[in-house]
Amino acid sequence: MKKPTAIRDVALAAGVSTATISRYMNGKFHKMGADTRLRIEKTIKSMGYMPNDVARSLRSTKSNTIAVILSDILNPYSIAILQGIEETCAEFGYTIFVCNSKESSAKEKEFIEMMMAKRVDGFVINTSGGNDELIAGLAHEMPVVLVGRKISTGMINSVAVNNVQGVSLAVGHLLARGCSALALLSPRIDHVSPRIERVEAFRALASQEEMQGIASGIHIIDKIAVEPVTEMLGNLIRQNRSPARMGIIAANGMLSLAVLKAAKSLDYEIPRDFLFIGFDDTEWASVANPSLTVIAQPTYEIGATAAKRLLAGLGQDAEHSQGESLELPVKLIMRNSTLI
Amino acid sequence: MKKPTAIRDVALAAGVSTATISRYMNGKFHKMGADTRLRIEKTIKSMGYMPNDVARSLRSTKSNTIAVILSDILNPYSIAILQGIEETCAEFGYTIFVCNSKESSAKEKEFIEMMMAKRVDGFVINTSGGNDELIAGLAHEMPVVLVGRKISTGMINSVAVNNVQGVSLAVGHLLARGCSALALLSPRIDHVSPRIERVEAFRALASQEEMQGIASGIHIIDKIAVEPVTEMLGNLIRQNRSPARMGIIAANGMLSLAVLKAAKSLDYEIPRDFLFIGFDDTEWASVANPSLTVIAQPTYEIGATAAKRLLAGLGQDAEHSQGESLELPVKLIMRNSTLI
DNA sequence: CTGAAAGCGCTTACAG
DNA sequence: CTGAAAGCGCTTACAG
Repeated sequence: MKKPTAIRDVALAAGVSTATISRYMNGKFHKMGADTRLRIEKTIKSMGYMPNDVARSLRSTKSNTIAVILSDILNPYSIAILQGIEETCAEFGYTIFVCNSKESSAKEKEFIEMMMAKRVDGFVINTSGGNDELIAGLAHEMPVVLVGRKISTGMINSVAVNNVQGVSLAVGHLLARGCSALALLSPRIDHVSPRIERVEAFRALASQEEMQGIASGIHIIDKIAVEPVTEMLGNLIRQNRSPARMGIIAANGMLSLAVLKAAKSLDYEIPRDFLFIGFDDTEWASVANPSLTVIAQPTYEIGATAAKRLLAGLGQDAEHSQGESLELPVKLIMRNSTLI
Repeated sequence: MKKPTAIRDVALAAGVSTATISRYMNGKFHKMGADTRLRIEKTIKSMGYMPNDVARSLRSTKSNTIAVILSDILNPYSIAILQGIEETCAEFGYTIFVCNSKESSAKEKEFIEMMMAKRVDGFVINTSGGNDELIAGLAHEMPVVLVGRKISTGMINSVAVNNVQGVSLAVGHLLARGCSALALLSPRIDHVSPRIERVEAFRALASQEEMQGIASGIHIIDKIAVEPVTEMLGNLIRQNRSPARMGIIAANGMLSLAVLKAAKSLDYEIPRDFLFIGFDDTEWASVANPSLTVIAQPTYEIGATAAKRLLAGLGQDAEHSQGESLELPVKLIMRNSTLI
């Protein structure tokens, strides 16, 4: 591995100073002799010169690099967001570091520090929760945009989804289909904002007048896996007084999948034994058995919007930028799991 | 955004030279006075000093950074590989840049050059195809490991899957289930090695003695979307002489999903109208309607293995490392789509 | 229009 | 055991 040609080599070969080469590389042609320009162009091409971004970054304190910290890279929801971020960043010449905190706030903290050391220009974070102060502080020194999950501290830029609308669409649909018993299944709250919002929204709806006489419950699943979900689902259905038509909402995509598997293992049939709505229009929702009615979130757009905001804010100084909290609308996609 | 404390600030505050701080940061304590060491530790903590990795990289020509270039980040197959890479890299203190070439060799080329400029320490590539010479050249100057897809030029490190075994398992299973007509559906070949291998393997099997009297065909789908797949599937089933039991194999996960959707829109029932096997045990395979028999690839392991090889090879000089081509075994997972 | 020179924040032989 | 100094490859005010 011989070392690559540096700016000095090119300068020497072209018979100019490194400053001139640098200007050429940065497109500052305005006051450059047409002859030198041409000579430099040829020299660069023939030597295959390519500037060292590390040196550039050191000098310019600008790395054209964004850190993306995901709480769970396996979740299709995260992937779609990631894609939106990647595409937008690539378009503007930014490259992304991808970190997977696996829902661990300790890991998330480590990654944030690591990325700071690498002098990224900004952060897009789908936080695992539990680093609110750290992130609030970070946002004071750096452009930061939160995706999907907000934090409680301070006004931080975020792009998320209207969860009140989502829950309300789901509940409304189940009521319209004649359900007289409703259940919301959620993963452990763990300070995760959309979970809080969905549970709160459900609770608020349940206490409204129109829902007098509708039995409703909120059920937290500690660990998203087939066994615990099967147990919970079994209890839920058995305890339901037979005549009541039961409607179940799962508060996220991974949980929806677990519910389908659990229903299968219990020999329950959807929608015969209960109507079912999931969050996230995952790619399998339409081919599942039964096909799944879902609250679809504009995941790609969340990512793309967040990246755009971040890049737009790179010029400004973070300290005085007003954190803005953006909520994108969701929509209900009807399929067979609620078709009665 | 005030500028962060640099090594010089710490040196000044601790009353030592920057060299000593540097040694401390790099864990070279062996010949350091216990008193200075303590003093430095305190100073660093109180100042919140964190070395600038950009400067470090420039000096050491080592960035602790790996470029991952994916042909299609939306494909769950890629994601699982990515996860294997990310986890392994994180474990060894490496961070990954993620690039999505979207099956465009032009984009892939751009990304490779961009990543070279960023002075990454190595590459993991799931190539879009069409950059064989570029990649072969790259592998001469840099540690490179190919995942999933190989290139035709030279001996390059790669971690992929035994596709002959995969096709053979699928065909064997369909024959055992009494199929007397077989079809392999594949996306456009486009120089993509696993597609070539699967088609070749299928062709080879079809010409063997045991398969005399079995009708077989290979069908290339130009664009993976519901409409073209529906058309193709319709023709396939209609042209099949009724008494023959038809078995269809889809050569990748996205295609499998399209086939399921097409079957649904044509009101075909699987396995009544044809038996079906897909490649890739995607997360939805078990909840699909019907649940899908698949050839499962060890995707996470492909990524993890590739990353390990890459990191292991970082010390060596790439020029003389022998490219090794590793093939991981696949397995057949039986489900309802072939249950007759 | 172009160059000489300083400096971004580190690391590392070399001296002592 | 520690420091002075050079240098990694760029960019940019300053001069001319």
